[in-house]
Amino acid sequence: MKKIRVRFAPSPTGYMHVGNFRTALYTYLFAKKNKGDFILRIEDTDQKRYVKDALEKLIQVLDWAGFGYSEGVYLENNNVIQKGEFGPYIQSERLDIYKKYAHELVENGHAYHCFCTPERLEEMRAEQIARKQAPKYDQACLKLSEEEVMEKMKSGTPYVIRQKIQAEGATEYTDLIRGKIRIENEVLDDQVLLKSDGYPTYNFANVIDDHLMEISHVIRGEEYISSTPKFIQLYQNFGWNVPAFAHLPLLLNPDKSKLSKRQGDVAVEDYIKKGYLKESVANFVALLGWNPGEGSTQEIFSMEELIEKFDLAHVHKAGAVFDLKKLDWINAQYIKKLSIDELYKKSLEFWKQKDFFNAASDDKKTEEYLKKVLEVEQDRLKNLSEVGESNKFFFQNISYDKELLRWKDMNDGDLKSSLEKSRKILGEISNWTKEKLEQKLLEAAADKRGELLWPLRVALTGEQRSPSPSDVAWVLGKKESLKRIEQALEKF
RNA sequence: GCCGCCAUCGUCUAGUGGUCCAGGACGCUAGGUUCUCAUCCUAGAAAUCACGGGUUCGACUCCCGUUGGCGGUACCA
Repeated sequence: MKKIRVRFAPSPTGYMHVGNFRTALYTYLFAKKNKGDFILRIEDTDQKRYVKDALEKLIQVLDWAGFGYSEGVYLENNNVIQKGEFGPYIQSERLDIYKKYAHELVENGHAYHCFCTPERLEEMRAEQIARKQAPKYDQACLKLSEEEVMEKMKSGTPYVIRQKIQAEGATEYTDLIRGKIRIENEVLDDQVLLKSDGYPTYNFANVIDDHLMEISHVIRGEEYISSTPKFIQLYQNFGWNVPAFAHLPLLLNPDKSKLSKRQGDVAVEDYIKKGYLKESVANFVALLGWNPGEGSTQEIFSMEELIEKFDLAHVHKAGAVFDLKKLDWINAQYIKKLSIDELYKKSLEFWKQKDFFNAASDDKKTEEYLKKVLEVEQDRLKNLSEVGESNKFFFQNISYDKELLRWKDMNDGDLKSSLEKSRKILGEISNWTKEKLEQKLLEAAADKRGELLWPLRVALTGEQRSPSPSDVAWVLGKKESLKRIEQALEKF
């Protein structure tokens, strides 16, 4: 059996769209599952869309996600390098190859030179639309004699090379996800293969490279379903084997339109910045359009499990709405599973972006202190960028209205003695652990927890919502806790 | 306009002719745990399986049509 080789072939547009990211994930999973090769190829054939550093950013996201590929374009010490026997893997470095094959096609009568100006083409299409016809190249240049072509070439008239589509019959293929797809050849346009600037179009470069790189399965977005017959004719014109195709469903906005920037973040980079873990993003995105089937109700999948269970046959056909609520939930699940050590390491960069953190005294920035804060916050975090956000009292002085201390209808005298009682209990604890603090406080509160714990919690945090007072006291330490109780008592 | 793809709770989905008056998850609501918030646990609401015809003893599942959504229709990918 032929070796399975798949590729992720993005064009560097400046950021990694989550839809593209999912294509990369599925392609990666398919390769791993089938012990095949996974290749990263760069499709930068549109010079008008050139974006600086886009290539680097793309690779960085792939590296972040851990989609290890075995061949293609890499980033090493900030330099773009290429590895593998089928290179180059950047299409703009393969121009001679495309030219050669395009001319071969012309020789064989499967393609022809076209000298039509963009203006003429536009006019032609406008007319066709006005006549309610499908816009399609009218093959004007196909009628040119060999001499006329030579003459125009000699005079330097800009030209493109167009594919001469098989006019009769229909082209059929079996999509791995959708089954049989059939399109009548008469609706197919004589598409441009080689542009006048010498660059190939996606439609051409893709076929040439997939063949030359021995790609066995073409996995890509749904938007290519209708142009695939043109690809297939190209393979046939060359006498090449046609690879298998799998067209993935689209990712959608909540209003079911194609996922776009307008309606929220579409760049994977945005989610990285917000503190979503790579495991969460991969898990979430994997489930958008795929599930293991067979009645499985599993929601959380490690990368290993995804590789083991992934199957193109279980990819859903319809587009999936990108719903962030579930991403939050999945991310919270992964954060809960992190060790404090891992959580600390991953959260560090987010702490450093926060003003309240940077303004805090040095003793509040130690690893030991931050780990305590994280231990208290771990079950509450939906993403890493929220770190410390709802518990700023760990880092700064607090101020609050005296009335906030009042539990239900307690009077000032009772409030004062409640705080004094807390002061006494905490003051007597020498083994300052979370467990000890909780035990002593609950013991003292007996069945009147609110009367003791509410005023204490407010005294320590200045907030009406916070973690429990024993946890807060544990983080703050004995000295600071007693100091804050003292400050509360001063209000009386 | 033409061509193609798709269509199950708000959302992601299970379901491949009978076990489905449709199961799970997120979200939502209520209750429990609880000093508050979050977590956690329990329960609940939520889908005339887009609609209409067939085929069949029987259809969410197969076929046809309609409607709707989306994609393509570029010297963009």
